Amino acid sequence: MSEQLDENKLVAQRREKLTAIRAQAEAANGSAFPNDFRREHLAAELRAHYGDKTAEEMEANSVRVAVAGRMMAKRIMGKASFVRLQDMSDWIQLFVQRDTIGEAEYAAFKGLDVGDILGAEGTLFITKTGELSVKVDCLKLLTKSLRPLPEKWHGMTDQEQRYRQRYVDLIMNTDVRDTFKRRSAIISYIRNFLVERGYLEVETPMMHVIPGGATARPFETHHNALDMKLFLRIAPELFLKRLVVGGFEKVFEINRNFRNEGLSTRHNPEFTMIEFYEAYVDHHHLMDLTEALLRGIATDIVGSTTITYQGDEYDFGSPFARMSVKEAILHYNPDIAAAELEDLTSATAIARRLGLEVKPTYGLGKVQIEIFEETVEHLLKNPTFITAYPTEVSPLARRNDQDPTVTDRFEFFIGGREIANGFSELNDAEDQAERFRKQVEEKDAGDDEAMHFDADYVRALEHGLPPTAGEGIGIDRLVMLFTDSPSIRDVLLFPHMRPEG
RNA sequence: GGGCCGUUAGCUCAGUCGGUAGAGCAUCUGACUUUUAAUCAGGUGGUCGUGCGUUCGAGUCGCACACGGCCCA
Repeated sequence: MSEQLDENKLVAQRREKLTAIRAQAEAANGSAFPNDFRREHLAAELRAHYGDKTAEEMEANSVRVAVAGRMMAKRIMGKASFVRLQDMSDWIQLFVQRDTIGEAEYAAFKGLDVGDILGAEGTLFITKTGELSVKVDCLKLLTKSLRPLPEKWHGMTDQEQRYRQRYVDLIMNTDVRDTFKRRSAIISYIRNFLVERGYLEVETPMMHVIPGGATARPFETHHNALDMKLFLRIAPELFLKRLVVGGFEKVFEINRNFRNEGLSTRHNPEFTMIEFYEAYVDHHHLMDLTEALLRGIATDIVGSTTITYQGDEYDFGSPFARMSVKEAILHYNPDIAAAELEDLTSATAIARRLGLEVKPTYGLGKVQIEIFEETVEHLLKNPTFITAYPTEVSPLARRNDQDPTVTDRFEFFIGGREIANGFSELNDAEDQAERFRKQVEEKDAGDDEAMHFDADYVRALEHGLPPTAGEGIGIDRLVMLFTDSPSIRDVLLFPHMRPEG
C-alpha cells in the first residue's frame, strides 16, 4: 500500500477527466485547481435563515448566494439536474439547468463526479417538493476527486476502513462528524469551566528524563544529539505540581499521555487527559468541582442530566454517591466481615478465593484494592466517588490525618468504569522521598510499572508545596460516555492501528 | 496472550454438494427541464486477504500467516 495504492478503472477514468481539465485550464491560462472562489454562505446558515420560508416569499425577494463543498449526489434529469452539496455545516441542494448556465457549461457539469469539490453561485428558491435549493448560474470545479466514494445508501460500514480512512468516514457519516464536534465542545467546556474559576492553562514536557506521575510502562525514545534515553510522558502530574510550588496556584493541562500497554476498546497507546491542581483546597473540594463539571457537560452539551450509554441510563442530576473503598467492598460483598478486610492473612484468603493472584510483596492495601477492582468496580453504574484509597497504592497522595494507612484520595466511576482520579497532594517532601524509595524497591523486585525516584521533584517539594489538591480526568473515556460510543477508537480521529497487511 | 467470527468488483453484500464468479449501488453509453436511494434501456468492471497443501479440478476442504471485529485475561 505504500507506493501504489489500488488502482482501478474508476480511478483511471477520473484521471483521464483530470488530464482533460488540466489541458483546458492551461489553454485558458487558468488552473485545474483554482483557489479564487470565495464562499459566502454555509448550508446550515441558509437553512436557518430561509428554511421555513415559502416558495412565494423566496421568489418575491431574490437572495444571491455563493456556496462550496463536496458533491455527494448528482441526479441528471435531462436538461436539468440536482446536486447535493455538502459543506462543514450541513448540505444544500443545487439546481443546475442547461438553459441557465449554458450548453458548454452543462456538458462539463455532466462530466463531474460525485466526490468532486465545487463552488456555486446563484439564487435561492424552493422546489415544488419543498427543498431549499440554489438555482445555479455559475458552477466551478474547484478540486477533482480521483477516488469514488462508498455507496450512497450503505456508506462506509467496515470498521477497519473507517478507522484507517477516517477522511472517508467523516465525509460519509454525519454521526461521526457529530461525535468529534461534541468531543471538541466537551473539551472547550472543560477549558472554560476552569479558566472561569481562575485556573491557568499550561503546557509541560511530553518527553521526560524520568517518567512519573502514574504507575504505568512508558514508551522509550532516544535523543540523538544528547545521546540519551527519553521517555514519553505517562502523566504531567509532577511538572504541574512543580508549577504550584512556583506560585501558579491553579493550573491545568489538557494533552496527550502515552502508556505502553495493549490495545482494547478502552485503551489506546496515546490518550488525552486533563490534569488540574489547586492550592489551598482539599479532595472534598475537587469532588464538588467534578460533580459540577460533569453535571454542566450533561446539561449544556448533551442537553439533559440523564444520559444514555449503550442502553443504560445514568443520572447526573442527583448528588453523586460517595463511599470509601472499604465501605464499597463491604456493601457489595455482604459475605465479607469488616474485620477480615483489616488483616493481611484473612484479606489474602478472600482474594485467593476470588481467584486473584496475590504476590508476596503485596501489603494489606494492595490486596484490598485487588478485591475492590474485582468485586466492586464494574457495579458502580451511576456516578460514584470512591474515597480513602490505601496509602500503599497511592504514592503521590496525602495521608489521611485520622488513618495514615489510607490517603485523602478519590476515584470517580460511572458505568462501571473509572473516569477520574484525584487527591489531596502529598506535600511532605520527606514522606515523598520515602515513598519513592518504596516504589524503587518494587521496581527492583520486578514491577516494571513502579515509579522511579525523582530527586528534582523532591527538591521542588523541599521548597514547599502549599496544601494542594489535584485531579486527572480521562478525556477519551469521558467523551465515549457522552457520545454513547462503545469503543475508544470511535472518539479518536486516528486510532492506533497495526500497519495494513 | 486465549476463544469465536470476518476478509469475494470502488462500496454494501450473496455464492448451494468442490465443477469456468453473482446482485444492488457506483461507473460508461443513450432517453428524460423540479429530483432527493430519481426513473428506464444497454454495457464495462474480479490476483475471491497472503502462502502452502489435498484434489483431475478450490471462493468453497485442511494447515500456517496477516489484518480487523467481538468476548475474555
